[in-house]
Amino acid sequence: MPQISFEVIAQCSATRARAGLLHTPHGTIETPAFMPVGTQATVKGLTQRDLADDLGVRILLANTYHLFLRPGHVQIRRLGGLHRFMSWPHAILTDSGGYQVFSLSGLRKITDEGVVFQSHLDGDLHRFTPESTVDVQLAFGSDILMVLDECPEYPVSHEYARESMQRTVRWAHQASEHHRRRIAETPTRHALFPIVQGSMFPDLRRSCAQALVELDADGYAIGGLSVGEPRPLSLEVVEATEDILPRDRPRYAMGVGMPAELPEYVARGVDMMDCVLPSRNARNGCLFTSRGRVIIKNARYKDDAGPLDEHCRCYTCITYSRAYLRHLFLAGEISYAVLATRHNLQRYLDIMREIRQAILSDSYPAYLRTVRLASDDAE
RNA sequence: UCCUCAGUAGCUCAAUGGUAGAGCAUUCGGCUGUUAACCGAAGGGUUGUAGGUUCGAGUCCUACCUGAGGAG
Repeated sequence: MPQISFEVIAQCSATRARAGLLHTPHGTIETPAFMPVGTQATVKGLTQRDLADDLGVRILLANTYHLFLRPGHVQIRRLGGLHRFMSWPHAILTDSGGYQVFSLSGLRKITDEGVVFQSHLDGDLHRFTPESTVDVQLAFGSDILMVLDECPEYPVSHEYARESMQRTVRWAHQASEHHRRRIAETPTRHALFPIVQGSMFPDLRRSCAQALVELDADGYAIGGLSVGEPRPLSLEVVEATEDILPRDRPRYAMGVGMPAELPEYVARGVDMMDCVLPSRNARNGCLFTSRGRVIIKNARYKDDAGPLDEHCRCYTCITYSRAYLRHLFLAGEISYAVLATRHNLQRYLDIMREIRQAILSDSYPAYLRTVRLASDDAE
């Protein structure tokens, strides 16, 4: 019995875009899906009610490294698992800490056995192995677990990228075996996704994907994107493995992207994405609208009594003016972060719904043309 | 009326007699599996006024102006 199941219900005739249903122990997710990032068991600025009821979010991301350090997986398990702990009834995907190999590069050491992190909170050393990260995520009760991987910086040499990719593949095999043993001990329904790496080298990407397909995983992730490489490269890297990753399994492009890029990833066969941009940029004053980005702190919005996005139905847009949002931002008011995050996530989720609708109505190529033109205009 | 202290960027303040700076504010960027309500850049000065000493004065001297405190 598969840990989670995925059904493709519509396929674009011209591109690799497809619409599907991802069934998890905590509900079904319509794909393509965008997963808001809730690193520390919260999407900064929003409540679970905002996410589930207002925005219609059905799957969230959380982070193994951060929750392991605080409050700790044992504590979370004691409190009934991550879903109960954070009062989130829908699905949760936990990242393994592989991204922290990249983002905390000054605080970790990679060996063949795993990664030793020096806590950014108190300096304590913590060893993460492929097996231990599976166990931590099982303690969380995540619906989708991610294999520990190494997310290399950009650029790296082909030699280092190969060595790093092979290590990630070995870790994926170890994690997978460990996961199977755990399920045999205690039958539970979870999925474990391995992660394709190989920096920006198509040959490494392809051999990585081929090696991971042997695992017969319930889904596959594409990692190592948006680490500083030129924009078009990220899309090429995703294309490189599209024909290798099984089409009857969900594909997850990790850590992407800008609003205009979402349809591009979907066109290349991606079913799931996550990104901190809508939430982080919201707090930092960058708001995404149907007509491009609005940097709300700019003086041009000082007297702008109009809504942030006239086409948006979110609470922020139907209630407040740009001038008021700018005031809240400049005043450093907490409510600004709430309203801005609320809107940006609405925008991302609306884009995903448009994408899905276009695929279902067999009009994805036309949709792509339209959004590409619109995004050229916005720039 | 006298005494003391203080006047430097929009604000709060630095600067042994030797190239006037910082924080905040302002303006503008950036942010991609969150070490991020964060990070960066730029603009902004007759150093209260007028004299003097000095090679050189925000700094020392004199007078005046303004403010705070004290004495009467």
